[in-house]
Amino acid sequence: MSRKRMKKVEKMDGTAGQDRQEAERSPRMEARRAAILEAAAEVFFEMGFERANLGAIVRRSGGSLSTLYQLFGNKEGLFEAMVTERCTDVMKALAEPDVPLRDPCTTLCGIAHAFMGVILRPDAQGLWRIIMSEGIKFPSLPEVYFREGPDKLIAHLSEYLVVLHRAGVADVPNPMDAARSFCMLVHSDLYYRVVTGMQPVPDDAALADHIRGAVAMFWRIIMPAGGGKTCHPDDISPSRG
Amino acid sequence: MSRKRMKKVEKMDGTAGQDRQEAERSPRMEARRAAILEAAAEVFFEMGFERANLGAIVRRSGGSLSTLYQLFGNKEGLFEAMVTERCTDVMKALAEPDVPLRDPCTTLCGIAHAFMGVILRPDAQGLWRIIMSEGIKFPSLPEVYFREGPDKLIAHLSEYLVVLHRAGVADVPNPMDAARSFCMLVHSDLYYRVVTGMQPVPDDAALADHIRGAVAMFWRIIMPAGGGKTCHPDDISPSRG
DNA sequence: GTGATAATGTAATCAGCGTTACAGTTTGGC
DNA sequence: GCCAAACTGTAACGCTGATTACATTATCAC
Repeated sequence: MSRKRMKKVEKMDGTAGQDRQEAERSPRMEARRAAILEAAAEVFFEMGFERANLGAIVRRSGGSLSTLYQLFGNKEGLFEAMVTERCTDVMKALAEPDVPLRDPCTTLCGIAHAFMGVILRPDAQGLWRIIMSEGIKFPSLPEVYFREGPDKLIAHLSEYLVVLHRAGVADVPNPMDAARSFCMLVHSDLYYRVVTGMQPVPDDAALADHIRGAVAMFWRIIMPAGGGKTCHPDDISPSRG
Repeated sequence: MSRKRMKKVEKMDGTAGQDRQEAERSPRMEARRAAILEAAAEVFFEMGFERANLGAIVRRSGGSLSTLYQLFGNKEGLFEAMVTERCTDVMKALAEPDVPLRDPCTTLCGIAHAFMGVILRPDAQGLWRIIMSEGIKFPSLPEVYFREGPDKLIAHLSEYLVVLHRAGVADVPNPMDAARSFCMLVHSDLYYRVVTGMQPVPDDAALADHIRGAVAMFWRIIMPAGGGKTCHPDDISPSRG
């Protein structure tokens, strides 16, 4: 092990694992790069870092192994580049969920649907597995994942909760903690069971039901003391909680 | 790939990956088995399934590679045996948390402390990473993990919530969902950040603070309509929620 | 066109590691 | 003590896969 590592460190110098950022890249190379990243995502998400092999990635992307090494340095570099790119890409929909402002529970349901819609996507599930298992070996990955994903959603959601609080329709002394809890209640352990393959991705009806239950609980957390006149009863399943 | 797999399947027959269960095992072998499982846990938890190598495990356990193969068949068999054993072992403390029955919030804080105490242990974190990443390839593992861990805690906790509900001190129409939500609020995304190495394990004070906040939120979910006279205000940090 | 440069395809290198074979050693019943 | 069976240690075997070397081909400014 030591010999190979040494060699690699010498070679990569300070830019180990970094995608080369030299000025302009030719458009042809840019296309290669995108294709390789796409193929890498498929393979890494399906197999995990160790089981994935570069041959399979090259076969799918159609390019050549040499190009891959020129662009990404080595397997780890490709891996980090792919995960980083996917994190910002997949989570884009989380930062600015396109949800109509209606009564609070309807809006919260909308946000929850957007949230679940993103994290249940196959590539988001793949990201999750990789972040959980490889986070220790690649510390930059969870960093990016949380910054681009959960943290952005939490910031956005907590802004909304502040609005509710100021308007007096909800009681949210600590909006960040409340937003965090919202996410936990919504993805619930359902997400773990889906990601591990114990359960299939729920269909729309089941998902809607689950979300109604989660939002109902969350509403009880932030509901003002007098009870929530602003929350339409129809949006809250009475059989949950 | 096909050749090797074929060979393995032929060899292992119907008992692939199964620990041999023939009648009595000699006490010497039993000791070997325990030592190998212990070493395997260390190595697998540190490296993950693929990166782990059997040589390192044998070196730590002190036995011989032959014995390992006799006992566990192959790497996968050892892995599955180790994870299965650890799941039932680590989670034992979850099934019957030894928590004094006091006012609800104090009791819930006690349960939460027991919960976090278990899942923050280094081997429990290792289990989590492995279940998340290898669950798809080894479907029996998440099965065991959830059955022995979360499900037992949820069952136990929901019994307690039923008691509260019947006594009229809490409003819990669906105790299973409520128990599930309790776990989510308690481990929170804090757990993700610890498991991925983004944050260190919180010290006692920070943990207690976190748990107070989580229990306070949970209490608002199950609090009866009139408000909770049964919950000591001292147990609930007012700055959270 | 033409030559310098960039990009590709292929094959070789090289180490790591799961697995197996086998020869030696210990154990426990008689 | 002795012998079958269980156990151990070591050294191969074979394969996979990351990495590199190199010869070939495309690109583009002039």
